[in-house]
Amino acid sequence: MDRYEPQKIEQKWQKIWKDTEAFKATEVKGQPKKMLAEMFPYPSGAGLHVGHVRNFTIVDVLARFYAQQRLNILRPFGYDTFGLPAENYAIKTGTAPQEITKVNIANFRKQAERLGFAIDWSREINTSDPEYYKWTQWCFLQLYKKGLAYQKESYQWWCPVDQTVLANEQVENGKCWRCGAEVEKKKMKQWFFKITEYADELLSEIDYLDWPDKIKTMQKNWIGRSVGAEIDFHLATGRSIKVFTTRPDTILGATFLVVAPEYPGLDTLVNDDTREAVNAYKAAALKKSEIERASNKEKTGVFTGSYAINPATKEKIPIYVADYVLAGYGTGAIMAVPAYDDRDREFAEKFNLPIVEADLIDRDLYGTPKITYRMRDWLISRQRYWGCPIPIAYDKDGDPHPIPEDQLPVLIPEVKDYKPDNSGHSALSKATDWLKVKLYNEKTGEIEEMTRESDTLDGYACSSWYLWRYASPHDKNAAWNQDAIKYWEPVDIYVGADHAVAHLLYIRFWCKFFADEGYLPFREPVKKLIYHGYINAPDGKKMSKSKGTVIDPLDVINDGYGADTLRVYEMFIGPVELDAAWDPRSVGGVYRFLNRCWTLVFKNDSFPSLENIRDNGSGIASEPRNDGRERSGSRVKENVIFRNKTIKKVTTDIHKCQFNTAVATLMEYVNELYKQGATKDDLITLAKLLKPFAPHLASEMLEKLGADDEWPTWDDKYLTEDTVELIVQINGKLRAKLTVSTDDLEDEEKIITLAKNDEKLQKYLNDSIKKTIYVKKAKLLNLVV
RNA sequence: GCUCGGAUGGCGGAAUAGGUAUACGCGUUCGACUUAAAAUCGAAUGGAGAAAUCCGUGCGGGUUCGAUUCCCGCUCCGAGCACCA
Repeated sequence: MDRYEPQKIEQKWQKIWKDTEAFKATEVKGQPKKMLAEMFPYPSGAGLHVGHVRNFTIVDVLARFYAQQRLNILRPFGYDTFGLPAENYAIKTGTAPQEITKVNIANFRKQAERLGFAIDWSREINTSDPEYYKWTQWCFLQLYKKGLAYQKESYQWWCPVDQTVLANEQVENGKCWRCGAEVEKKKMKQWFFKITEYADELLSEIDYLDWPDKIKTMQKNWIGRSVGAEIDFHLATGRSIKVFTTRPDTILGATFLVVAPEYPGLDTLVNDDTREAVNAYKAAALKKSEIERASNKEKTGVFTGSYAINPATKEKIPIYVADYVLAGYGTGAIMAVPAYDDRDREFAEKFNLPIVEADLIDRDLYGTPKITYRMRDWLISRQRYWGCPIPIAYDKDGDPHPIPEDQLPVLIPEVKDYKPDNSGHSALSKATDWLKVKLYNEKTGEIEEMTRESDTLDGYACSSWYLWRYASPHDKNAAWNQDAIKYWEPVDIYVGADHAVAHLLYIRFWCKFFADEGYLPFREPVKKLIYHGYINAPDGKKMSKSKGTVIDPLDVINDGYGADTLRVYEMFIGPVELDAAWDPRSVGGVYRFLNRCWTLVFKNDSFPSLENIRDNGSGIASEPRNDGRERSGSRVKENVIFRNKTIKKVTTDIHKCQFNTAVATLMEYVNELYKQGATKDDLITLAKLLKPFAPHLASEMLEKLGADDEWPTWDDKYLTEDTVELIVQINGKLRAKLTVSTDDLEDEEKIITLAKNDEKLQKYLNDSIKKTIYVKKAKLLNLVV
């Protein structure tokens, strides 16, 4: 080989790693471990994109770095395979989602292998595999048993054309994102997970997480804890309306009440005069999307016809219905205090309601203290075919019964048509034989035929426990094995670029629940979270298929750059947490750098053969360099200092996840070795430090050098140089750089004398020196004249 | 509107318990090698100026011997949340 040929080197090492199962993880009692994972991907038909590569490479750099430090590493991999794209593809082509998923996974695996990731492939998991979703259903049943999975009737977005529930984000300007039909709000019975049960703990433990502040703040805001009170307002009818307020002390100024259009008791508040107007308002409000409601700040509403008594003032105040009050928060009803609340004032001004600047009173006088959360319970029903079936069946009365654990998994039935029908249920409801199940009914004491739930689980449920499955992915008897989980978990480092609140909140919720149930020995699933930025097109905008700005990582590899260049480039592209724009020319720069690394070790016609290079551990005596020239003793020492500094900088940078500067440090090191010549120690050090980033090339270099890959250490005694550059400032401005010995640095008087006697500085020093500031650590002397 | 980030050469970005601004890479220019080109190697590269020197980290103030870094007040860009009572 007379030039750097990444393809050859990479194929060679990928085969070796595969044949030797180099990354297979086994528990070793007493050996410290690190478990690292990325947020597992949805295996789309398009294959890996550059964002995946950034994500997986971060994990890989850390996994290899810790492996080189001889920690026991678990770096698994999996696929989040349920979801709408596969289902849509099935509707369009008639191909079963199972089939397309299989093809996509095979493609993803092949591409991930081509990038040289240190993955334990024996632990591959896939959420749509019955062996996996059996345990997702088991998890559901545990939550159900404790009352944390429950059914509730509530308003949902409903598309009358597609006959399905839509998420809020799937409604654009009041219309279905897929077919453009106007959506309606429909009252439907749906399944929820009671995440609010853990709201307090989810909030209070955020502070202790080693996660980016950005994510922690977002989660705090999402949970949104409010301390306030619930207050009853009695009506003439004898009933009452309960309101939630964070300002019970302002009750003397409460001049009217407002309920949400979806307020359950709204019908009972109207009279013959107001019924028509209220119903019309309610219908109109239900049609509006939340986005529309929010963007239209103009207050709307109508009087219901009823009055309530303010318990503090004993005054009769009117009750309005208005869509600025949200049904899902608090009690869905508020006491309006226009003197203290901007929104209430706006409403009062528009409807000519009294605005009373009343005194404040004791908070606890008329209400019961109450804590409310912005976070709602997690709606988990989906009217979709391609999801995990909810393990529930209904008896004749419509009451739910759990499918017994020994009957799991509830398999996804095969159907002919994946399209939702007019029933308002997923395509599962068309599998008539599958729907029927004989179950014991504890109410009647008899076995009876029941009807299965045809909704499937939100995909986020499947990904709420997968990190624990990694510990024992093939366990047939449990979702996760206790010994394995105790050894490997919690996850030490988790890497992703999405799901700041949803997924990252759900895994915390399930962790706390399963810890309470005795299934997990920890209450937080992820110790350290790395949240990285996106990679954009060269124009800085999102890569777009239609604009043709998508960069395919496999193209980069096959263009001749190879996987190592791609990996190093994506680590060098910028700070890990920031978005970055792809720059094809910088890719070439990284390739040149790796080429120079290769040249230092393999290009023997420009450098003498390695056999002539004598290893010299201390580095203080003479060291022959690889261009055969002599090197003075002082140069040798400088070289050793540079080597030790490089080791220190790269090591600490990787610890801090500053991969871009770690790569820059390696580039500096190579530049220095080009100038000064390299010893065998230098080359071995370079290869070891390079290995997490460019594992193929580094392995090839280490093989040639006959060295192992154990991570090098530095010695502080080799970090100090004999002479240093002293910065001399006059009035804070740089005026001279003096070379002084490290010993002299200790003697402030001597330093000042040296500066005073310096020729260059004379012209600034004609006046007397008023003050001297000497900063030894910064090697800086400031003279104030 | 609220919360959290960010603004540094032609470009991506280094450097903040306050202490040489612009590491590293790209681009550009020059040189070596070559019949030539590519590749490779070497040198230069914030702006103004012949030079001494001056000016330079979004804008305006402040603290300090010294501010990209800290404080006060703005402008612009990005992300998240969005009538949460």
